[in-house]
Amino acid sequence: MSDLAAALDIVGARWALLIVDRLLDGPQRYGDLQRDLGVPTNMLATRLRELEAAGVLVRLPLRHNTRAYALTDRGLALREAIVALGNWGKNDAQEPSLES
Amino acid sequence: MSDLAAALDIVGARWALLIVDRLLDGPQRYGDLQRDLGVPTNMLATRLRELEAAGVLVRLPLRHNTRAYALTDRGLALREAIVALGNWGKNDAQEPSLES
DNA sequence: CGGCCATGCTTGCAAAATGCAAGTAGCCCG
DNA sequence: CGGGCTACTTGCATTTTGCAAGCATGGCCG
Repeated sequence: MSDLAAALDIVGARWALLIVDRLLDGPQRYGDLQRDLGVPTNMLATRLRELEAAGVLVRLPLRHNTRAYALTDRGLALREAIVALGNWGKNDAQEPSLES
Repeated sequence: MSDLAAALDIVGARWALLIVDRLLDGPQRYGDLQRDLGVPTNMLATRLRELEAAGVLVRLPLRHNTRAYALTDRGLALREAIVALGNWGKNDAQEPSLES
């Protein structure tokens, strides 16, 4: 299995990179992630569990029934890849011209 | 929609980045991609169609009933992001220790 | 010129992932 | 003790993915 395939095994699932991207701005709470990203709540819960298990992020307990999700060093190391992908997406991606 | 989301809309689907990665080594034929990546043939056909429509790659007719798939400039521009993700995946990704 | 093979797909259907909506659980505040 | 806030879980429909088998086209070999 290539390194790329190994990476995609962890952060290749839908929403995973978007969640990490959001956390690059600092720890966020569940509801914030949900509202900012528009991700379905069950998917968010599943991804957070997977990313925590993969050592990408950790849960920080806050007051009573709230907690924050924060990137680990390994999660922060994704910044370079996320920035590169974001820059790529910034350029208009258009289909070829329709001329004959 | 963020730039990252736009990028993932194009290359976020399963196998897409692996296909592009393989094509970074130069144009490849359908059967080569299929055997090298182990991707199901219907998925490969679907992804190649999508990536062609997105302007990431083009079809080059070869002898009789064979053709090659080659990256466009836009496809080649993914190299940086793919390398970054690959480097990230290279480091052992382990779950947290089981100690209490 | 006719059968046969290689190559590049398409198709039918099962399994898994994703999404929507509603419900559950713990805690604090009044 | 009731209501609201937060973080989820659950049930089920929809979409995506995967497997296996089949189809199409062009060249080659007899």
